[in-house]
Amino acid sequence: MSSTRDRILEIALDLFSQYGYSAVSIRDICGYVNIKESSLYYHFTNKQAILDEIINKFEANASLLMSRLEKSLSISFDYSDFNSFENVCVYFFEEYLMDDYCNKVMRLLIIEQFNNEETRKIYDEWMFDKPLRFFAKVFFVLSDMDVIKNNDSAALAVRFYSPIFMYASRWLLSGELTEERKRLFQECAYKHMNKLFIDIVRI
Amino acid sequence: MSSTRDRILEIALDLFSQYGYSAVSIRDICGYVNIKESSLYYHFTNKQAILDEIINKFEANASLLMSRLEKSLSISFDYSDFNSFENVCVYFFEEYLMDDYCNKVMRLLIIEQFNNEETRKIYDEWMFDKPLRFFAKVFFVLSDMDVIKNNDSAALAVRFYSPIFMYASRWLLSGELTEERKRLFQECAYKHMNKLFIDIVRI
Amino acid sequence: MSSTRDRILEIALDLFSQYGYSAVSIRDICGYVNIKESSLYYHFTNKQAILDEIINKFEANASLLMSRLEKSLSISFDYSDFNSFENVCVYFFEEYLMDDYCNKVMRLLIIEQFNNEETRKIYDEWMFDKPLRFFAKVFFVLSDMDVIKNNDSAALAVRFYSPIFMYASRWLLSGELTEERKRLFQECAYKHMNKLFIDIVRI
Amino acid sequence: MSSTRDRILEIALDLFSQYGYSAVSIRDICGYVNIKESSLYYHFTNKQAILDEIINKFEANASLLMSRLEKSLSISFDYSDFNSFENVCVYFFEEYLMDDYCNKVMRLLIIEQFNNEETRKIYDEWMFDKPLRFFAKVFFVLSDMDVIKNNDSAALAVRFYSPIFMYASRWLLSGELTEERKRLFQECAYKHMNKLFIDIVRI
DNA sequence: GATGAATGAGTGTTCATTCAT
DNA sequence: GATGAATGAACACTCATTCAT
Repeated sequence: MSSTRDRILEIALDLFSQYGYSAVSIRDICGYVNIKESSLYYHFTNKQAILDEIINKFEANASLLMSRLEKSLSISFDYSDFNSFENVCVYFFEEYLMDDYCNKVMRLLIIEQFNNEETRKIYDEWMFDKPLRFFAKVFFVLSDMDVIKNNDSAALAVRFYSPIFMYASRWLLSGELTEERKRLFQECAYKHMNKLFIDIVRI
Repeated sequence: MSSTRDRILEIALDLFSQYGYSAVSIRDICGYVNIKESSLYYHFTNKQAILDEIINKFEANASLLMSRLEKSLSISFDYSDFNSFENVCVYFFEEYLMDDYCNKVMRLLIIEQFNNEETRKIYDEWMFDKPLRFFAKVFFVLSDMDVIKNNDSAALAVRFYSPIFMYASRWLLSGELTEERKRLFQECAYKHMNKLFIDIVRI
Repeated sequence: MSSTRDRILEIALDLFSQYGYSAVSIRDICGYVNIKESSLYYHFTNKQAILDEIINKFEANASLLMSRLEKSLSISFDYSDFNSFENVCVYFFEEYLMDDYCNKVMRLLIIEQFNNEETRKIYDEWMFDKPLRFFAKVFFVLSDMDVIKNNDSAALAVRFYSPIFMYASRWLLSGELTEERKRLFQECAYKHMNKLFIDIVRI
Repeated sequence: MSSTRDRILEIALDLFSQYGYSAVSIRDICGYVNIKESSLYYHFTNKQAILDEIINKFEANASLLMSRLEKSLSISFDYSDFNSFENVCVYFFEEYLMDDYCNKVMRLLIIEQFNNEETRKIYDEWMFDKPLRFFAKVFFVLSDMDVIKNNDSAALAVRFYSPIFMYASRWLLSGELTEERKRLFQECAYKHMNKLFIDIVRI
């Protein structure tokens, strides 16, 4: 069932995320997919269409993920302790920042943001806007439930997310994504999460 | 002076930082410099040589800047108050992160880190390693002078630098570098600087 | 049949043998084949690949021809007179030295031997080594069959082949290959062949 | 006194004889001479002029050498034995075929004969015509002095010169001109000379 | 004598794309 | 679904040459 079309998308993402859109040729993609270049045009109208679909799929996936996370805030977030906060963070780290597919698209967006205003907006949305908004909501809920001291939730979101973003930039979104680098990120991210929670938790 | 050579470097940096190395052609550069393509090869042996020189110059510049900053820590940092810390931060913001030349090279490095391991190292060094080390030293000095509470200076550096890095990534190193975006960055960066200093200063 | 590919090979050989590999451009070849330059790269990975294939084909052809000649020595060479010797020489002259295809490749090899050690070896093999070895065998067989006086067959090969080689160098492998020059070569070559046979034949 | 001009000629000949005229660039020549490309045009009007001068100088040199050889036939050739013949041959081998300068020009002519009709004529003249005429004259003189059996001197010239030409083509004018290859040539050439003289000498 | 700077024309090659089969 | 064959435009780069200094 892994159709040619899907293999094209998969390999194109692999290559785009490694070298950037313009540095990857149709030849390169087809070489890995093991089809002739002309065959690719049966599946996609042009090179741009591949990139578009990759980004669209990412947005759909990421939206689903985010809405699932948001839903968890209103449903399963009913017991007021560290576990809920931790669960949310772990989910966000593992399923979003460290997820192979998301990781590749983010690398791609980092490169392509410069060429294309629309791509820049998507990059900004999913790298900064959505995560910051989401964690602001998390802290708002926590504060509302008196788990943490009443505080400026937007500022807390920055304080929580910016080191995460820096660690991700440095170890997840740069160079090869090795298991070692993943562990390095996890270590720092979890330590930061714990420390911050202790700092802000009520009593 | 040999201004053609400099103009090539200048325009190449402009274009590389906007579209990435591989998306910019020799034709593009020469078009803006207003010379024929063959003339470019009088000044540079090949396209890569232009990129190399840009990066080398950046490293020289940035090294100078960093060493000047470090020197200021040992010389002018003799009075123990907020002013010294503020001066250092302002210098770092204005002359490094917000400096036009540095800004362009950083954008370039963001893109090129993916193609080239050596570039990735330079990117890591000047984006993460050097700034974090420098601010760790700053906090160490401040703590040594009893300006701030004794603390883990490396952790403080992360706490200080990561929001700065995030703001820079979002507003200085993405999209067009407008005056408005600069102001946005400054506002957030200075507010963060002040708030953090209050949090950690001795009484 | 895939005739474009063959036409490229044919015209490339024509031009290479006239002007030398490096003096002939892809543009030149495509001009004569009447295709666009980019189309050539569908059939060959690069310019060198055209040359390689030409030389490989020549070696295959020439090997076949030589093995056919050698076979004739053991099979049809059973009656001990001048005819057999003459037949072999005529075959060698007409099908090898004077053959259009071989002639062109030899010209090409003459030029390219200087640039490339491997080519030099092929040149040496097919211009000197193989012919001299072959005629040494011919004279050895003739001597074995008592057709000619017992003699040093290697020395006889040199005595027979060197004027042939000189005539070929002068008239077949230099300037345009006109019918007149072919006749000139044939006249000299056949006269030489006859004279030498008379000199060495038994009584 | 080795002026720049001379060094250009020397290096150009070196390179032309190795790679052929069209495969050698002005850049290449100037690189070895250690001058800038523009400087070359002070000494020569264009690339062709270098080649022309090389060939002109060769013709002058070779003419002088040949006329000296011819003079020796009428002056010092007064005693009727092998020595005279040997001396002439040695001189021809050592000062002409094996001479470094002549050797390089001959290689050059071998390549360039294909591009240019005039060059082809020079090649034919100095490689075939002049040597064959000269040795025909030698044998005519020897026969006139009753040193050798009365014979067709033109045919003798071919019989003498063609193996020499073949050995020269194979070992002096192909590949690198090493001392070993020179010795190989000498060995074969002298052996051939001796054997032929014995064959044709009176009693 | 030599060079810095430039150039038009040309080099081999790659690009994304088309289209008949 | 896939491909063989083609192409115009662009690619980085080299060429021999010019000319003011």
